[in-house]
Amino acid sequence: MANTPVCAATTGPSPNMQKGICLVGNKSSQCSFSIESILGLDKAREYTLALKPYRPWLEPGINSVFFVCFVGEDASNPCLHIPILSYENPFFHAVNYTMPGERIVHYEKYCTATERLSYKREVSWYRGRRPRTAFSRSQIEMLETVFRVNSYPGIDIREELAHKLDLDEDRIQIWFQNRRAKLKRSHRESQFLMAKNTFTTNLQE
Amino acid sequence: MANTPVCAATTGPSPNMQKGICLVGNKSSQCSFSIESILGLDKAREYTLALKPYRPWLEPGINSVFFVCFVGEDASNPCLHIPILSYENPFFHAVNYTMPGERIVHYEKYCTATERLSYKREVSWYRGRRPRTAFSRSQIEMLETVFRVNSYPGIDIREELAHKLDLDEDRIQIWFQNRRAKLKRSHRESQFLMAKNTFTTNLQE
DNA sequence: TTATAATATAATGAA
DNA sequence: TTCATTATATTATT
Repeated sequence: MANTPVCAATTGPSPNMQKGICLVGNKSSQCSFSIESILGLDKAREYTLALKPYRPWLEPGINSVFFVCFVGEDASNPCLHIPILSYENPFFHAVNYTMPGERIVHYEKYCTATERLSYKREVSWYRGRRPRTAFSRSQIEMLETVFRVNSYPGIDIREELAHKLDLDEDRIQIWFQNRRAKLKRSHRESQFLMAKNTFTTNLQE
Repeated sequence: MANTPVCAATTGPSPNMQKGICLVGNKSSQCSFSIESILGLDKAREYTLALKPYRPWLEPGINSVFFVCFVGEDASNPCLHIPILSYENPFFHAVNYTMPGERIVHYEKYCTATERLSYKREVSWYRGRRPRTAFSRSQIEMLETVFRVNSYPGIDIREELAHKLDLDEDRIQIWFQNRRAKLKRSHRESQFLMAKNTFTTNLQE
């Protein structure tokens, strides 16, 4: 028991991927109609806009993970229970990186490979970017197969894919967006090459 | 005249934006969108669906563009008429995308601003999609400042803004539409967060 | 380094 | 107009 990180993730509702900001404070209903006055009065009014990025997976209490860690070279050291508010635990794999103000902590032996995360990932996790999804080969294969036939799948197909591939529908959506962009890019590049060839051929004549 | 790129886009039928797949052939009007069918897992059925992926930007002949270009720093270089079968002129993107083995080609100095714009628009997208406008920081600042006071500016304010910011009034209109959508989204999301926090707080009590 | 997942947002079309 | 969806530019991860 003492040698194993205890990870207890709560099963909060799976947060939807959403973007945007949080509006805090209250806004005046006063309205001015000339731009000059708008700009001039700007400082006079105090709008308290606190912009906070919406990162549901950073919110505490949803996927809180508690685990036990060991400090020092051996497992006889006192262990600490560290609560991590995340769906991913950034402290894993801390072995390779010295974190500011931290003693070297060894977890690695207590993590599975999938649990191990890089320090960079921790940073991005902290910043609130969704960790990059690594699609499996079979997932990619299926996505590509569908894409070949239909590069604009509707919600029904996306949901079906999501279910079959055990992914969020959002990941499917984003994947198709990026895939379309990639196709267009390659098309653009081949067009460019064609045009360039025409161009240089004409020059040589 | 010789200093100006001649842009003559054919006026092919603007294809409608469509979703899904194009059915080619007359075999059957039956259309299955299930993944099994896409993957060919339903071979028991024997109607042959000739599925042609919907790739509007790959269709030739729709937005054929012929243009004259200049090579080098000055306009005394020989110019060439290059037919481009594309919704976009790949040379235009050489600024943003460095193509392998490309030569530096200068067009922009030979166009007036408006010529450049219309050219870009012509060439931009298979159905004439407007190239994405990149607002400057100062433009955004002013738009945001106005938005804070009035998120539904009338035509008069929009025109005034357009004039001051050297933008089309249309861009202003769209910007405010998108900005309102963003605000709504963020509001929805903060509501969601509040509800969620209430939920988890209640759980812990 | 490249490929690509993720993000942010301008543009579009339907209702 | 809103709304959902798209293309597109950019950032960041692997």
